[in-house]
Amino acid sequence: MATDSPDEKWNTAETEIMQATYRALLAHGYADLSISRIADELDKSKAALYYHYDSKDDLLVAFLGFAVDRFETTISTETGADPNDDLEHVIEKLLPLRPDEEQRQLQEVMVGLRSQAMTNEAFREQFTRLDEQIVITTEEIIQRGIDDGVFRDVDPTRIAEHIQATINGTMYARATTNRENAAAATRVSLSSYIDSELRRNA
Amino acid sequence: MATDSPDEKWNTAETEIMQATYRALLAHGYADLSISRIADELDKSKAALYYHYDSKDDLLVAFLGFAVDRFETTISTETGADPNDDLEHVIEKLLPLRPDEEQRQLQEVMVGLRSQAMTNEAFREQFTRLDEQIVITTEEIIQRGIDDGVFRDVDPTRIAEHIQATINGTMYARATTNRENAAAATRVSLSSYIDSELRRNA
DNA sequence: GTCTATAAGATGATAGAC
DNA sequence: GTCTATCATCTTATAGAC
Repeated sequence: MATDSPDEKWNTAETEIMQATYRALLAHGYADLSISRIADELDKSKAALYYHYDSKDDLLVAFLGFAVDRFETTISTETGADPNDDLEHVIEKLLPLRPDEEQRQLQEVMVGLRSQAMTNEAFREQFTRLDEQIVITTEEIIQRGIDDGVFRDVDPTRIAEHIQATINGTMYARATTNRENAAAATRVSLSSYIDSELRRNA
Repeated sequence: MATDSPDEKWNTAETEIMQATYRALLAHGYADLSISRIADELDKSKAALYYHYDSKDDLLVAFLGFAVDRFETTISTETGADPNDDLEHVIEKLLPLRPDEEQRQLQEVMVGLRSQAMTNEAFREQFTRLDEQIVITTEEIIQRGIDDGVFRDVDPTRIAEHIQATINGTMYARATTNRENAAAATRVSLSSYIDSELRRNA
């Protein structure tokens, strides 16, 4: 995957392909994603896609990188002063209380891609890395809270993993069931879990 | 879908088709599941499948019912005397600490099917129902524990939803990442969550 | 109930012109 | 870089024999 400028991960043509893939994915879902459909969204021929990527799999792996980048950008947060706020911020980014259309779509695409991680090792590694990064971010915030005396002296890893599993489960339920109310309730419940586990005045 | 006997949901022929579908799913994954592959596993022709089911979708919806049945049977538990044990039992059934091959396979198939719930409404309704049933089961155990004075006077729905989200998230992570250790840790952490939230001597 | 044969179309991928 | 045309293969599904 050649780049036009060393600073940019994606050149113009490839970015357009990634965006067309994103649209095709939203319109048809992962199961019905084909080179033809991506080409249609791109308004170019299929052969044009094969000029940029060797195979469908090649394109898809590139797209996964693109999507994970987007997702990570979405959750990256300036480390504020208050660990309480930072934790709430990360959770809100990953699992918005009331997701707007764009957030809903991105999450839907991520869940669709993720289902491929079951059988595709390249996908699996990306999601392993993504989950690990989220846990580490959460861990660091908790550790800082402990150091600052804001949080109780708990095991940051244990709490971070628990938070992450709950977030993933809720995101998953949102994408695959009609239990939106339950999802919102779990989101609130997660805050109260943090309250009772971490805050000193619990 | 006609039945041989009114008590049985599946007759012999259909059960064999469901089992062949299950094997095909394990061997190739949902993305590569075709009528041909199911027929191969069944050791019959494709036309034989179309005698029993009108379309691929028809067969798949039937299979989902079959798989959900299996899964529900797996988690159904005789209501024992101790709510603590019952809760632990349900969690262990849904999220075994160290899953054997059969449990791992069933969970993998469920996650594969579930990814279809994103775009298929019939699938979505089944998983909505399944999740709801699990929450209700958990709720009832918690309520009984409260009534018996074994658990603190918490909101059973809130705790049940939280447990379910955490279980789903961990199951999901197990199927789509290489973070098996994290999954095992979360499973343990879930028990300690229950401890601190529910048990009176917490 | 199950078979073979086949239809009708979509899919991933390539060749060769421009 | 992008196009049209094409290929081999696979897909779901059906017709008709047994």
